[in-house]
Amino acid sequence: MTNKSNLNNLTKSEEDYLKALFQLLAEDHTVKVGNNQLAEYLKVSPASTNNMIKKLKAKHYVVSEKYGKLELTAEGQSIAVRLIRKHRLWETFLYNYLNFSWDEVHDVAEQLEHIKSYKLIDELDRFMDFPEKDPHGELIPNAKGEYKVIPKITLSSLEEGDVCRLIAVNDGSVNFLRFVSEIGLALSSKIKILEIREFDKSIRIQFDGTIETVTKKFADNVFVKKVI
Amino acid sequence: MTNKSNLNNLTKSEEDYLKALFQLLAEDHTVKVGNNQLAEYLKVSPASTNNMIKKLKAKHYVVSEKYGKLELTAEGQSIAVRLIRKHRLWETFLYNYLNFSWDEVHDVAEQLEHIKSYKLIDELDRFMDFPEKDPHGELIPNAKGEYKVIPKITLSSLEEGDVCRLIAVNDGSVNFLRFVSEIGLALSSKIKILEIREFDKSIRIQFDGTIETVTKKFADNVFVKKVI
DNA sequence: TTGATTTGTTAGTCATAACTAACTTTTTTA
DNA sequence: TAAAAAAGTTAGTTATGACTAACAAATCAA
Ligand SMILES: [Mn+2]
Ligand SMILES: [Mn+2]
Ligand SMILES: [Mn+2]
Ligand SMILES: [Mn+2]
Repeated sequence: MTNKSNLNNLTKSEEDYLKALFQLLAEDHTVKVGNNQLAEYLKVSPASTNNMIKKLKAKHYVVSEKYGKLELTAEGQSIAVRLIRKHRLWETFLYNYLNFSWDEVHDVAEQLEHIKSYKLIDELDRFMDFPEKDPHGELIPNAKGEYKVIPKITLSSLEEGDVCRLIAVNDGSVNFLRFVSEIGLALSSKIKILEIREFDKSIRIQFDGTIETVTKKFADNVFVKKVI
Repeated sequence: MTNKSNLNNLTKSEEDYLKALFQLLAEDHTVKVGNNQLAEYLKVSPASTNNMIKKLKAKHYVVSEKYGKLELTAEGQSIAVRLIRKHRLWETFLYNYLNFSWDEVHDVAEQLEHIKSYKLIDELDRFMDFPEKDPHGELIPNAKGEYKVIPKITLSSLEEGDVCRLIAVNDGSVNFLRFVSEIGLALSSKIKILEIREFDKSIRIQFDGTIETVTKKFADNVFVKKVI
Protein backbone atom coordinates (compact mmCIF):
# COMPACT_ATOMS: atom_id res chain seq x y z
CA MET A 1 0.00 0.00 0.00
CA THR A 2 1.35 3.37 -0.99
CA ASN A 3 1.90 6.04 1.62
CA LYS A 4 -1.06 8.43 1.72
CA SER A 5 -0.60 10.25 5.04
CA ASN A 6 -2.34 13.59 5.42
CA LEU A 7 0.86 15.59 5.09
CA ASN A 8 3.35 14.52 2.47
CA ASN A 9 6.86 15.71 3.16
CA LEU A 10 7.76 17.40 -0.09
CA THR A 11 9.35 20.83 -0.05
CA LYS A 12 7.91 23.69 -2.07
CA SER A 13 10.81 23.24 -4.51
CA GLU A 14 10.25 19.53 -4.98
CA GLU A 15 6.57 20.20 -5.62
CA ASP A 16 7.33 22.91 -8.16
CA TYR A 17 9.72 20.68 -10.09
CA LEU A 18 7.17 17.84 -10.23
CA LYS A 19 4.41 20.16 -11.37
CA ALA A 20 6.61 21.75 -14.01
CA LEU A 21 7.70 18.38 -15.37
CA PHE A 22 4.09 17.21 -15.49
CA GLN A 23 3.04 20.30 -17.39
CA LEU A 24 5.84 20.00 -19.91
CA LEU A 25 4.97 16.34 -20.47
CA ALA A 26 1.22 17.02 -20.68
CA GLU A 27 1.67 19.96 -23.03
CA ASP A 28 3.08 17.86 -25.80
CA HIS A 29 2.70 14.18 -25.07
CA THR A 30 4.84 13.08 -27.97
CA VAL A 31 8.00 15.09 -27.38
CA LYS A 32 10.38 13.94 -24.65
CA VAL A 33 11.43 16.37 -21.91
CA GLY A 34 15.07 16.78 -20.97
CA ASN A 35 16.94 18.27 -18.05
CA ASN A 36 17.78 21.62 -19.66
CA GLN A 37 14.29 22.12 -20.97
CA LEU A 38 12.93 21.74 -17.46
CA ALA A 39 15.61 24.13 -16.20
CA GLU A 40 14.62 26.76 -18.74
CA TYR A 41 10.93 26.36 -17.91
CA LEU A 42 11.61 26.88 -14.22
CA LYS A 43 14.14 29.64 -14.87
CA VAL A 44 16.89 27.92 -12.90
CA SER A 45 20.28 26.63 -14.03
CA PRO A 46 20.67 23.16 -15.59
CA ALA A 47 22.86 22.25 -12.64
CA SER A 48 20.08 23.00 -10.17
CA THR A 49 17.66 20.89 -12.14
CA ASN A 50 20.10 18.03 -12.43
CA ASN A 51 20.51 18.09 -8.66
CA MET A 52 16.80 18.12 -7.93
CA ILE A 53 16.07 15.38 -10.44
CA LYS A 54 18.58 13.19 -8.62
CA LYS A 55 16.67 13.75 -5.41
CA LEU A 56 13.28 13.08 -7.02
CA LYS A 57 14.63 9.89 -8.59
CA ALA A 58 15.85 8.72 -5.18
CA LYS A 59 12.33 9.31 -3.86
CA HIS A 60 10.83 7.42 -6.81
CA TYR A 61 8.84 10.31 -8.25
CA VAL A 62 10.93 10.56 -11.41
CA VAL A 63 12.54 7.94 -13.62
CA SER A 64 15.33 8.56 -16.09
CA GLU A 65 18.59 7.11 -17.31
CA LYS A 66 21.81 9.08 -17.21
CA TYR A 67 21.77 11.51 -20.12
CA GLY A 68 18.25 10.29 -20.84
CA LYS A 69 14.84 11.93 -20.90
CA LEU A 70 12.68 12.50 -17.84
CA GLU A 71 9.53 10.62 -16.87
CA LEU A 72 7.19 10.80 -13.88
CA THR A 73 6.17 7.72 -11.91
CA ALA A 74 2.48 7.24 -11.06
CA GLU A 75 3.17 8.73 -7.63
CA GLY A 76 4.98 11.71 -9.19
CA GLN A 77 2.04 12.32 -11.51
CA SER A 78 -0.42 12.08 -8.65
CA ILE A 79 1.42 14.75 -6.68
CA ALA A 80 1.54 17.02 -9.73
CA VAL A 81 -2.17 16.65 -10.41
CA ARG A 82 -2.98 17.42 -6.79
CA LEU A 83 -0.94 20.62 -7.09
CA ILE A 84 -2.74 21.61 -10.27
CA ARG A 85 -6.06 20.94 -8.56
CA LYS A 86 -5.10 23.14 -5.63
CA HIS A 87 -3.76 25.88 -7.89
CA ARG A 88 -6.91 26.04 -10.01
CA LEU A 89 -9.31 25.83 -7.07
CA TRP A 90 -7.55 28.74 -5.38
CA GLU A 91 -7.60 30.76 -8.60
CA THR A 92 -11.32 30.13 -8.84
CA PHE A 93 -11.86 31.18 -5.23
CA LEU A 94 -9.87 34.39 -5.65
CA TYR A 95 -11.69 35.22 -8.85
CA ASN A 96 -15.25 34.35 -7.81
CA TYR A 97 -15.26 35.40 -4.16
CA LEU A 98 -12.43 37.85 -3.52
CA ASN A 99 -12.71 40.27 -6.45
CA PHE A 100 -9.40 39.29 -8.03
CA SER A 101 -9.13 39.86 -11.78
CA TRP A 102 -7.97 36.99 -13.95
CA ASP A 103 -4.51 38.47 -14.32
CA GLU A 104 -4.06 38.70 -10.54
CA VAL A 105 -4.97 35.19 -9.45
CA HIS A 106 -2.02 33.15 -10.73
CA ASP A 107 0.76 34.61 -8.57
CA VAL A 108 -1.16 34.24 -5.32
CA ALA A 109 -2.35 30.72 -6.29
CA GLU A 110 1.30 29.85 -6.88
CA GLN A 111 1.81 30.39 -3.14
CA LEU A 112 -1.48 28.90 -1.96
CA GLU A 113 -0.99 25.64 -3.88
CA HIS A 114 1.75 24.67 -1.41
CA ILE A 115 -0.42 24.83 1.72
CA LYS A 116 -0.57 21.32 3.14
CA SER A 117 -4.05 20.15 4.16
CA TYR A 118 -6.33 17.78 2.33
CA LYS A 119 -9.32 19.02 4.29
CA LEU A 120 -8.65 22.63 3.28
CA ILE A 121 -8.77 21.95 -0.42
CA ASP A 122 -11.66 19.51 -0.38
CA GLU A 123 -13.75 21.88 1.74
CA LEU A 124 -12.86 24.79 -0.53
CA ASP A 125 -14.03 22.66 -3.45
CA ARG A 126 -17.32 21.90 -1.68
CA PHE A 127 -17.76 25.53 -0.61
CA MET A 128 -17.60 26.62 -4.26
CA ASP A 129 -19.90 23.74 -5.24
CA PHE A 130 -17.30 21.77 -7.18
CA PRO A 131 -16.39 24.16 -10.00
CA GLU A 132 -15.29 22.57 -13.28
CA LYS A 133 -13.06 25.26 -14.69
CA ASP A 134 -10.68 27.92 -13.39
CA PRO A 135 -10.88 31.59 -14.50
CA HIS A 136 -8.65 30.89 -17.50
CA GLY A 137 -10.81 28.08 -18.81
CA GLU A 138 -8.68 25.17 -17.57
CA LEU A 139 -10.37 22.06 -16.14
CA ILE A 140 -9.97 21.45 -12.41
CA PRO A 141 -8.95 17.87 -11.49
CA ASN A 142 -11.37 16.31 -9.00
CA ALA A 143 -10.62 14.91 -5.56
CA LYS A 144 -9.95 11.49 -7.05
CA GLY A 145 -7.10 12.99 -9.05
CA GLU A 146 -8.74 12.55 -12.43
CA TYR A 147 -7.02 14.91 -14.79
CA LYS A 148 -8.92 15.64 -17.97
CA VAL A 149 -7.57 17.80 -20.76
CA ILE A 150 -9.94 19.62 -23.08
CA PRO A 151 -8.90 19.02 -26.68
CA LYS A 152 -7.58 22.46 -27.49
CA ILE A 153 -5.39 24.00 -30.11
CA THR A 154 -3.63 27.33 -30.27
CA LEU A 155 -5.16 30.18 -32.24
CA SER A 156 -1.88 30.34 -34.15
CA SER A 157 -2.42 26.86 -35.61
CA LEU A 158 -5.59 27.82 -37.52
CA GLU A 159 -5.87 28.88 -41.12
CA GLU A 160 -7.48 31.77 -42.92
CA GLY A 161 -11.25 31.52 -42.89
CA ASP A 162 -11.40 29.26 -39.83
CA VAL A 163 -13.88 30.09 -37.10
CA CYS A 164 -13.26 29.10 -33.48
CA ARG A 165 -14.26 29.70 -29.90
CA LEU A 166 -11.85 30.87 -27.18
CA ILE A 167 -11.86 28.12 -24.54
CA ALA A 168 -8.77 28.86 -22.44
CA VAL A 169 -5.72 31.08 -22.13
CA ASN A 170 -2.19 30.63 -20.84
CA ASP A 171 -2.25 32.26 -17.43
CA GLY A 172 1.48 32.74 -16.93
CA SER A 173 1.79 36.39 -17.99
CA VAL A 174 -0.06 39.26 -16.33
CA ASN A 175 0.59 41.56 -19.30
CA PHE A 176 -0.79 39.06 -21.75
CA LEU A 177 -4.00 38.51 -19.76
CA ARG A 178 -4.56 42.25 -19.37
CA PHE A 179 -4.13 42.69 -23.09
CA VAL A 180 -6.63 39.92 -23.84
CA SER A 181 -9.23 41.73 -21.73
CA GLU A 182 -8.32 45.12 -23.14
CA ILE A 183 -9.04 44.23 -26.72
CA GLY A 184 -12.37 42.75 -25.63
CA LEU A 185 -11.69 39.04 -25.85
CA ALA A 186 -13.09 36.72 -23.19
CA LEU A 187 -13.72 33.01 -22.68
CA SER A 188 -16.30 31.77 -25.22
CA SER A 189 -15.66 34.62 -27.66
CA LYS A 190 -16.24 33.47 -31.23
CA ILE A 191 -13.24 34.36 -33.38
CA LYS A 192 -12.84 34.36 -37.17
CA ILE A 193 -9.41 34.26 -38.81
CA LEU A 194 -9.52 36.93 -41.51
CA GLU A 195 -5.93 36.85 -42.67
CA ILE A 196 -2.54 35.45 -41.78
CA ARG A 197 0.33 37.68 -42.88
CA GLU A 198 3.18 35.62 -44.28
CA PHE A 199 5.82 38.21 -43.39
CA ASP A 200 5.59 37.95 -39.58
CA LYS A 201 2.76 35.42 -39.08
CA SER A 202 0.60 38.12 -37.52
CA ILE A 203 -3.10 37.33 -37.64
CA ARG A 204 -6.07 39.52 -38.41
CA ILE A 205 -9.05 38.33 -36.40
CA GLN A 206 -12.66 39.34 -36.02
CA PHE A 207 -14.82 38.89 -32.91
CA ASP A 208 -17.98 40.61 -31.63
CA GLY A 209 -17.81 43.02 -34.56
CA THR A 210 -14.27 44.07 -33.61
CA ILE A 211 -11.31 43.57 -35.92
CA GLU A 212 -7.81 43.28 -34.43
CA THR A 213 -4.37 42.22 -35.55
CA VAL A 214 -2.48 40.02 -33.12
CA THR A 215 1.07 38.63 -33.18
CA LYS A 216 1.97 34.96 -33.48
CA LYS A 217 3.28 35.09 -29.90
CA PHE A 218 -0.13 36.28 -28.75
CA ALA A 219 -1.94 33.60 -30.74
CA ASP A 220 0.34 30.91 -29.28
CA ASN A 221 -1.12 31.64 -25.85
CA VAL A 222 -4.76 31.54 -26.86
CA PHE A 223 -6.45 28.13 -26.88
CA VAL A 224 -9.47 27.56 -29.06
CA LYS A 225 -11.88 24.96 -30.28
CA LYS A 226 -12.68 25.02 -33.99
CA VAL A 227 -16.33 25.53 -34.88
CA ILE A 228 -18.08 24.61 -38.14
CA MET B 1 8.86 57.48 4.15
CA THR B 2 8.99 53.86 5.22
CA ASN B 3 9.03 51.09 2.68
CA LYS B 4 5.50 49.76 2.17
CA SER B 5 5.76 47.82 -1.07
CA ASN B 6 3.14 45.18 -1.68
CA LEU B 7 5.50 42.30 -1.02
CA ASN B 8 7.83 42.62 1.92
CA ASN B 9 10.87 40.41 1.68
CA LEU B 10 10.79 38.59 4.97
CA THR B 11 11.21 34.83 5.06
CA LYS B 12 8.75 32.58 6.87
CA SER B 13 11.32 32.18 9.65
CA GLU B 14 11.89 35.90 10.10
CA GLU B 15 8.14 36.40 10.28
CA ASP B 16 7.70 33.65 12.86
CA TYR B 17 10.40 35.09 15.11
CA LEU B 18 8.86 38.59 14.97
CA LYS B 19 5.40 37.26 15.72
CA ALA B 20 6.66 35.12 18.59
CA LEU B 21 8.57 38.02 20.13
CA PHE B 22 5.51 40.25 19.82
CA GLN B 23 3.34 37.67 21.52
CA LEU B 24 5.77 37.16 24.38
CA LEU B 25 6.00 40.92 24.88
CA ALA B 26 2.24 41.43 24.61
CA GLU B 27 1.46 38.54 26.95
CA ASP B 28 3.08 40.20 29.92
CA HIS B 29 3.95 43.79 29.19
CA THR B 30 5.96 44.29 32.36
CA VAL B 31 8.41 41.38 32.16
CA LYS B 32 11.33 41.66 29.74
CA VAL B 33 11.92 38.97 27.11
CA GLY B 34 15.35 37.43 26.61
CA ASN B 35 17.01 35.34 23.94
CA ASN B 36 16.54 31.95 25.59
CA GLN B 37 12.94 32.58 26.45
CA LEU B 38 12.22 33.28 22.80
CA ALA B 39 14.15 30.14 21.85
CA GLU B 40 12.08 28.01 24.20
CA TYR B 41 8.82 29.51 22.94
CA LEU B 42 9.77 28.71 19.34
CA LYS B 43 11.22 25.30 20.25
CA VAL B 44 14.58 26.06 18.66
CA SER B 45 18.04 26.28 20.21
CA PRO B 46 19.29 29.49 21.85
CA ALA B 47 22.00 29.60 19.19
CA SER B 48 19.44 29.69 16.40
CA THR B 49 17.58 32.50 18.09
CA ASN B 50 20.75 34.46 18.70
CA ASN B 51 21.56 34.17 15.04
CA MET B 52 18.14 35.29 13.86
CA ILE B 53 18.00 38.18 16.31
CA LYS B 54 21.27 39.44 14.82
CA LYS B 55 19.67 39.42 11.40
CA LEU B 56 16.49 41.14 12.59
CA LYS B 57 18.57 43.79 14.35
CA ALA B 58 20.50 44.45 11.15
CA LYS B 59 17.15 44.94 9.39
CA HIS B 60 15.96 47.27 12.16
CA TYR B 61 13.01 45.18 13.31
CA VAL B 62 14.53 44.37 16.70
CA VAL B 63 16.57 46.44 19.13
CA SER B 64 18.72 45.04 21.94
CA GLU B 65 22.10 45.43 23.58
CA LYS B 66 24.57 42.59 23.84
CA TYR B 67 23.37 40.36 26.70
CA GLY B 68 20.34 42.64 26.99
CA LYS B 69 16.60 42.12 26.60
CA LEU B 70 14.77 42.16 23.27
CA GLU B 71 12.51 44.89 21.94
CA LEU B 72 10.61 45.36 18.70
CA THR B 73 10.85 48.54 16.64
CA ALA B 74 7.63 50.13 15.38
CA GLU B 75 8.22 48.41 12.03
CA GLY B 76 8.81 45.07 13.76
CA GLN B 77 5.57 45.44 15.69
CA SER B 78 3.68 46.37 12.57
CA ILE B 79 4.83 43.20 10.80
CA ALA B 80 3.87 41.07 13.80
CA VAL B 81 0.40 42.60 14.03
CA ARG B 82 -0.14 42.03 10.31
CA LEU B 83 0.75 38.35 10.81
CA ILE B 84 -1.65 38.03 13.74
CA ARG B 85 -4.35 39.67 11.64
CA LYS B 86 -3.77 37.21 8.81
CA HIS B 87 -3.64 34.24 11.16
CA ARG B 88 -6.92 35.10 12.88
CA LEU B 89 -8.76 35.99 9.68
CA TRP B 90 -7.77 32.65 8.15
CA GLU B 91 -8.84 30.80 11.29
CA THR B 92 -12.19 32.56 11.09
CA PHE B 93 -12.58 31.66 7.43
CA LEU B 94 -11.75 28.00 8.02
CA TYR B 95 -14.13 27.83 10.96
CA ASN B 96 -17.07 29.75 9.51
CA TYR B 97 -16.97 28.67 5.86
CA LEU B 98 -14.97 25.46 5.53
CA ASN B 99 -16.35 23.30 8.37
CA PHE B 100 -13.11 23.24 10.34
CA SER B 101 -13.49 22.67 14.07
CA TRP B 102 -11.78 25.10 16.43
CA ASP B 103 -9.02 22.63 17.19
CA GLU B 104 -8.21 22.19 13.48
CA VAL B 105 -7.83 25.80 12.36
CA HIS B 106 -4.60 26.84 14.04
CA ASP B 107 -2.15 24.56 12.21
CA VAL B 108 -3.45 25.45 8.76
CA ALA B 109 -3.60 29.17 9.64
CA GLU B 110 0.04 28.89 10.69
CA GLN B 111 0.79 28.14 7.04
CA LEU B 112 -1.70 30.56 5.49
CA GLU B 113 -0.46 33.54 7.51
CA HIS B 114 2.73 33.57 5.42
CA ILE B 115 1.02 34.02 2.06
CA LYS B 116 2.14 37.39 0.70
CA SER B 117 -0.66 39.54 -0.74
CA TYR B 118 -2.29 42.54 0.85
CA LYS B 119 -5.25 42.24 -1.47
CA LEU B 120 -5.87 38.64 -0.46
CA ILE B 121 -6.22 39.39 3.21
CA ASP B 122 -8.20 42.60 2.87
CA GLU B 123 -10.63 40.95 0.47
CA LEU B 124 -10.97 37.96 2.77
CA ASP B 125 -11.78 40.39 5.56
CA ARG B 126 -14.42 42.10 3.43
CA PHE B 127 -15.84 38.76 2.24
CA MET B 128 -16.47 37.75 5.86
CA ASP B 129 -17.86 41.22 6.61
CA PHE B 130 -15.02 42.32 8.88
CA PRO B 131 -15.26 39.82 11.74
CA GLU B 132 -14.14 41.06 15.15
CA LYS B 133 -13.04 37.82 16.79
CA ASP B 134 -11.47 34.54 15.75
CA PRO B 135 -12.92 31.13 16.72
CA HIS B 136 -10.99 31.14 20.01
CA GLY B 137 -12.32 34.52 21.10
CA GLU B 138 -9.25 36.60 20.18
CA LEU B 139 -9.71 40.06 18.62
CA ILE B 140 -8.68 40.45 14.98
CA PRO B 141 -6.50 43.52 14.26
CA ASN B 142 -8.01 45.71 11.53
CA ALA B 143 -6.44 46.75 8.22
CA LYS B 144 -4.93 49.84 9.87
CA GLY B 145 -2.96 47.57 12.17
CA GLU B 146 -4.77 48.53 15.33
CA TYR B 147 -4.16 45.80 17.86
CA LYS B 148 -6.57 45.71 20.77
CA VAL B 149 -6.32 43.28 23.65
CA ILE B 150 -9.39 42.29 25.63
CA PRO B 151 -8.68 42.59 29.35
CA LYS B 152 -8.58 38.91 30.25
CA ILE B 153 -7.36 36.79 33.10
CA THR B 154 -6.78 33.07 33.38
CA LEU B 155 -9.33 30.85 35.05
CA SER B 156 -6.54 29.71 37.37
CA SER B 157 -6.16 33.19 38.84
CA LEU B 158 -9.68 33.29 40.32
CA GLU B 159 -10.76 32.38 43.83
CA GLU B 160 -13.41 30.15 45.32
CA GLY B 161 -16.88 31.59 44.85
CA ASP B 162 -15.90 33.75 41.85
CA VAL B 163 -18.15 33.69 38.79
CA CYS B 164 -16.79 34.43 35.32
CA ARG B 165 -17.46 34.13 31.62
CA LEU B 166 -15.20 32.26 29.19
CA ILE B 167 -14.02 34.86 26.65
CA ALA B 168 -11.06 33.16 24.93
CA VAL B 169 -8.83 30.10 24.94
CA ASN B 170 -5.21 29.43 24.13
CA ASP B 171 -5.34 27.84 20.67
CA GLY B 172 -1.90 26.22 20.63
CA SER B 173 -2.88 22.67 21.61
CA VAL B 174 -5.31 20.50 19.67
CA ASN B 175 -5.79 18.14 22.63
CA PHE B 176 -6.62 20.99 24.98
CA LEU B 177 -9.22 22.47 22.62
CA ARG B 178 -10.85 19.10 22.04
CA PHE B 179 -11.08 18.57 25.77
CA VAL B 180 -12.66 22.00 26.29
CA SER B 181 -15.41 21.08 23.82
CA GLU B 182 -15.76 17.57 25.20
CA ILE B 183 -16.66 18.66 28.70
CA GLY B 184 -19.18 21.10 27.24
CA LEU B 185 -17.42 24.43 27.66
CA ALA B 186 -17.67 27.03 24.90
CA LEU B 187 -17.06 30.75 24.42
CA SER B 188 -19.43 32.76 26.65
CA SER B 189 -20.02 29.88 29.08
CA LYS B 190 -20.67 31.19 32.59
CA ILE B 191 -18.40 29.42 35.05
CA LYS B 192 -18.50 29.33 38.85
CA ILE B 193 -15.45 28.37 40.93
CA LEU B 194 -16.75 25.90 43.52
CA GLU B 195 -13.48 24.84 45.12
CA ILE B 196 -9.72 25.10 44.68
CA ARG B 197 -7.88 22.10 46.09
CA GLU B 198 -4.70 23.18 47.89
CA PHE B 199 -2.91 19.88 47.23
CA ASP B 200 -2.57 20.17 43.45
CA LYS B 201 -4.38 23.44 42.68
CA SER B 202 -7.06 21.54 40.76
CA ILE B 203 -10.31 23.46 40.45
CA ARG B 204 -13.89 22.30 40.79
CA ILE B 205 -16.07 24.35 38.45
CA GLN B 206 -19.75 24.53 37.60
CA PHE B 207 -21.22 25.60 34.26
CA ASP B 208 -24.57 24.95 32.56
CA GLY B 209 -25.56 22.61 35.39
CA THR B 210 -22.39 20.52 34.85
CA ILE B 211 -19.75 20.10 37.54
CA GLU B 212 -16.17 19.27 36.50
CA THR B 213 -12.76 19.21 38.05
CA VAL B 214 -9.97 20.68 35.95
CA THR B 215 -6.22 20.91 36.51
CA LYS B 216 -4.27 24.11 37.04
CA LYS B 217 -2.62 23.55 33.65
CA PHE B 218 -6.05 23.46 32.04
CA ALA B 219 -7.17 26.59 33.88
CA ASP B 220 -4.00 28.43 32.79
CA ASN B 221 -5.16 28.16 29.17
CA VAL B 222 -8.69 29.40 29.73
CA PHE B 223 -9.23 33.16 29.64
CA VAL B 224 -12.17 34.67 31.44
CA LYS B 225 -13.82 37.91 32.45
CA LYS B 226 -15.09 38.11 36.03
CA VAL B 227 -18.81 38.79 36.38
CA ILE B 228 -20.71 40.24 39.37
C1' DT C 1 31.07 38.66 48.08
C1' DT C 2 32.12 34.79 45.87
C1' DG C 3 30.74 30.58 43.80
C1' DA C 4 26.93 28.39 41.32
C1' DT C 5 23.42 28.80 38.14
C1' DT C 6 21.23 30.90 34.42
C1' DT C 7 21.48 33.40 30.28
C1' DG C 8 23.60 34.70 26.15
C1' DT C 9 27.31 34.28 22.51
C1' DT C 10 30.52 32.14 19.35
C1' DA C 11 32.40 28.58 16.48
C1' DG C 12 31.79 24.89 13.70
C1' DT C 13 28.61 21.42 11.31
C1' DC C 14 24.69 19.95 8.45
C1' DA C 15 20.78 20.12 4.99
C1' DT C 16 18.46 22.49 1.32
C1' DA C 17 18.55 24.80 -2.82
C1' DA C 18 20.38 28.11 -5.50
C1' DC C 19 24.61 29.59 -8.45
C1' DT C 20 29.03 29.40 -11.97
C1' DA C 21 32.65 27.04 -14.30
C1' DA C 22 34.45 23.14 -16.20
C1' DC C 23 33.82 18.85 -18.03
C1' DT C 24 31.53 14.74 -20.55
C1' DT C 25 28.23 12.66 -23.45
C1' DT C 26 25.04 12.86 -27.14
C1' DT C 27 23.30 14.79 -31.24
C1' DT C 28 23.61 17.51 -35.28
C1' DT C 29 25.65 19.13 -39.33
C1' DA C 30 28.96 19.92 -42.75
C1' DT D 1 32.43 10.52 -40.18
C1' DA D 2 34.69 14.03 -37.77
C1' DA D 3 34.15 18.56 -35.87
C1' DA D 4 30.83 21.62 -33.74
C1' DA D 5 26.91 22.41 -31.06
C1' DA D 6 23.71 21.10 -27.68
C1' DA D 7 22.52 18.66 -23.69
C1' DG D 8 23.65 16.82 -19.40
C1' DT D 9 26.79 16.16 -15.34
C1' DT D 10 30.08 17.23 -11.70
C1' DA D 11 32.61 20.08 -8.56
C1' DG D 12 32.89 23.79 -5.82
C1' DT D 13 30.65 28.14 -3.76
C1' DT D 14 27.01 30.79 -1.47
C1' DA D 15 22.91 31.84 1.56
C1' DT D 16 19.49 30.43 4.93
C1' DG D 17 18.36 28.36 9.04
C1' DA D 18 18.70 24.60 11.80
C1' DC D 19 21.91 22.01 15.24
C1' DT D 20 25.70 20.94 19.27
C1' DA D 21 29.57 22.07 22.05
C1' DA D 22 32.26 25.26 24.28
C1' DC D 23 32.70 29.55 26.32
C1' DA D 24 31.56 34.27 28.48
C1' DA D 25 28.66 37.40 31.00
C1' DA D 26 25.11 38.37 34.22
C1' DT D 27 22.40 37.17 38.06
C1' DC D 28 21.21 34.68 42.18
C1' DA D 29 22.05 32.85 46.70
C1' DA D 30 24.54 31.27 50.50
MN1 LIG E 1 -2.38 29.68 -12.75
MN1 LIG F 1 4.36 26.74 -6.91
MN1 LIG G 1 -4.12 30.25 16.09
MN1 LIG H 1 3.85 30.93 11.15
